Amino acid sequence: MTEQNDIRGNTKTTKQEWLKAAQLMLINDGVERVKIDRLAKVLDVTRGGFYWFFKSRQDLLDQLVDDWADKDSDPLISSLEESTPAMDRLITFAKIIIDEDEYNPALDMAIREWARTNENIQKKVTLIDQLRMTALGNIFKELGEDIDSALIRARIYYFHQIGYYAMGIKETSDQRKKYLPIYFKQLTGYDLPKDFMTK
Amino acid sequence: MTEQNDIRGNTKTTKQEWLKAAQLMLINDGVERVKIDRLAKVLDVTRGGFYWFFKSRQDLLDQLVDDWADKDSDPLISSLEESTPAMDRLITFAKIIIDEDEYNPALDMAIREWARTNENIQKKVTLIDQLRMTALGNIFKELGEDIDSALIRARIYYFHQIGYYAMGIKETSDQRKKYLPIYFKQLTGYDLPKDFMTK
DNA sequence: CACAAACTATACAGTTCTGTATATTTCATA
DNA sequence: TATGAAATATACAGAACTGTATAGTTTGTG
Repeated sequence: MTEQNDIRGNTKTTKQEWLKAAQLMLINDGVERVKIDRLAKVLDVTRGGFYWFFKSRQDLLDQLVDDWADKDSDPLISSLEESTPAMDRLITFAKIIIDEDEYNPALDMAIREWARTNENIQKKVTLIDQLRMTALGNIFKELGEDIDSALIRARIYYFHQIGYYAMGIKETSDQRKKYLPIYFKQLTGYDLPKDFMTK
Repeated sequence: MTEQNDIRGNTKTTKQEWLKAAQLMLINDGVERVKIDRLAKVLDVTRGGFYWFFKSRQDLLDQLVDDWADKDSDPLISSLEESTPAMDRLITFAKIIIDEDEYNPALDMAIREWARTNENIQKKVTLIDQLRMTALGNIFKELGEDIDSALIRARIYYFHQIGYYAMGIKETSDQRKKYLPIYFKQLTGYDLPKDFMTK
């Protein structure tokens, strides 16, 4: 409870602000364009301070990806691992994906792009993908599908969602909701409950 | 039939070789790393010649994307627009995607990555995606699905395939074929014909 | 064999970055 | 109010590019 202002000295930025600015730049421009001097400009300081918080550009990038790769803060995995009935979890999962407020697909895609040409990043992305797909597959198993069918259902559902983001489709959440019952039926094999939005 | 060697003067490279090298660099490293001096190194010449063939780096990049965006040379669109029975076209489509010899998903993904942070490129990608999905949707309509279902089937199939590539999954084509019947059934609603591979 | 076309090579000026070294500033506290 | 910790600013050297200008080389053809 000792809430105290620890800012001291000639301070304009924090490490968190550099990381946040870098994350935004990663999303908007891609890794290759995450540059120290451009970040300094955004934060309205000179590059001098950067090297107080980070050893090098690589050090910043490492922390950026490690923040993303923390499975305990992944809302998709959390939603799928709750101890509520399988169908409830499936519906929560669908909602998180459509709403895009707790889960940030733009960041996901920026990291995935980075992974395409960098093996170390790809390993971390693959791990998160595996965890999400396993958790999703478990839901279909609980709903009664056999192991192989549940696996493929999970894959199709997840692949299709990543594909949707990868294609850069611009739709309002209303447009997406229009076809949601058909999507849900084809993807899961189950009818979307009528009280979907209120539940 | 006047097959003639038009090479004259102090020639080591052709424009096509620069374009091909640039395409490979785009696939392996991403647009941001397609650099004139790096291409010259690969082709074992100096940068001097580059400006004989291209006005600037941007000129090269423009030609690179326009080569990709030519819908008439897109094997996915062609396969879907043939005048054979719908189920045959669907099966041919599935084969092209699995074999990856006429269709190059790595190039597709490199272009898509470029599109993420560049609106002009995104427009061209969206156009190709629309053409592919429309052609795929027509197949499902011909197979008897109603308009909305056919549309969503096409989307799920196509999104799921793009997602598969976007995730950078490393599987042999044997691994992929193992679950193919389940995939096909869940994606299309139809059983995969037993003579799939021989047909 | 000379000569022009089709390139290739070299040199230069400029921009956008990186990292290191070395002041300089600011604020909390003694 | 002086002092030190926590930064920030400035200056420098160097790498990795871009594009332009200009000179040099090679080869088919008259």
